[in-house]
Amino acid sequence: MLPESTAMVPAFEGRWSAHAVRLRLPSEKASIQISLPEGISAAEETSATLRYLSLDKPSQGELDCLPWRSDPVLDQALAAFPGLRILAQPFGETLFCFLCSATKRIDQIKVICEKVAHAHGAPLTNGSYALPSWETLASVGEQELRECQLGYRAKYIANCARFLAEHPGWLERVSAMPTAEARIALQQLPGVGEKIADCTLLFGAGRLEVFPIDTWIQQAMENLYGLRGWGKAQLQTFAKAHFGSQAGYAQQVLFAHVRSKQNARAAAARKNP
DNA sequence: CCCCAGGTGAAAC
DNA sequence: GTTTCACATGGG
Repeated sequence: MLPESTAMVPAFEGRWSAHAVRLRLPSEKASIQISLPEGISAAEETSATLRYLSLDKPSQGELDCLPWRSDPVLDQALAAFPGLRILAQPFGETLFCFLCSATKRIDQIKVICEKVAHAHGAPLTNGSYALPSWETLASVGEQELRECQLGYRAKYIANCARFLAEHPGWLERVSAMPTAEARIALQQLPGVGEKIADCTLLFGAGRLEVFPIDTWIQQAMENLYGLRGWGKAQLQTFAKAHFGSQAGYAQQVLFAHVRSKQNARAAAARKNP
């Protein structure tokens, strides 16, 4: 879901698999407008969209499980982003997008994925392009991928694609494994370490218990929780003990919180240097 | 010319 | 077990 800045009403464009929808939040709460291209089944796209937003099932009790009553940091972050959703993205697409993400900014990751989609993906009804399947990616050379500004990530993606082509059904099996096993299996892929494995499981398989540690969350844990000098392994242990079975939801809320404060600081600095 | 960005792998303590 | 570095590319 990518914010558009033009309208007064917050609007978002989302693309996954062969779906492309635009969402609006017309009033303050409790409704979402979904606009679709001509000539597709509104009912099917609507239910697919609700699935994508994890609005198709009753809330898994994120808020009840999380320790916001005893944790003012989390409480404040939750208050700043009420109703935040964890997207249910396709497993393979999630893996691909996070393979593009290493030491890149989110807006640049977006551009890179867009270029790969345009160069190698199938056209969608609204004029944009879907991300290519891993099968397609396996037939694309590393050089061609580098032309989409993937840089050194092109080799990881090409090697992943080759592995997946040689192991039919592997991704699907991994997505169904228990989380601890799936985490280890994903890290067998070239270019996939703890962070990308965790993001793939959180956003691509709904494993709310994982807690991906990136530079932003690491900083947030240092600054907001006073955990300076803690290694990633220690932070994992802390997160598991402190946030419990919905740690991934807490991670996203804290991530959104620290990023919004950072964006506000950057905007203020531009206005008043 | 410097720094950093939703990291990972290899090599060296 | 941690620490260090290269890896491409774009933007402040």
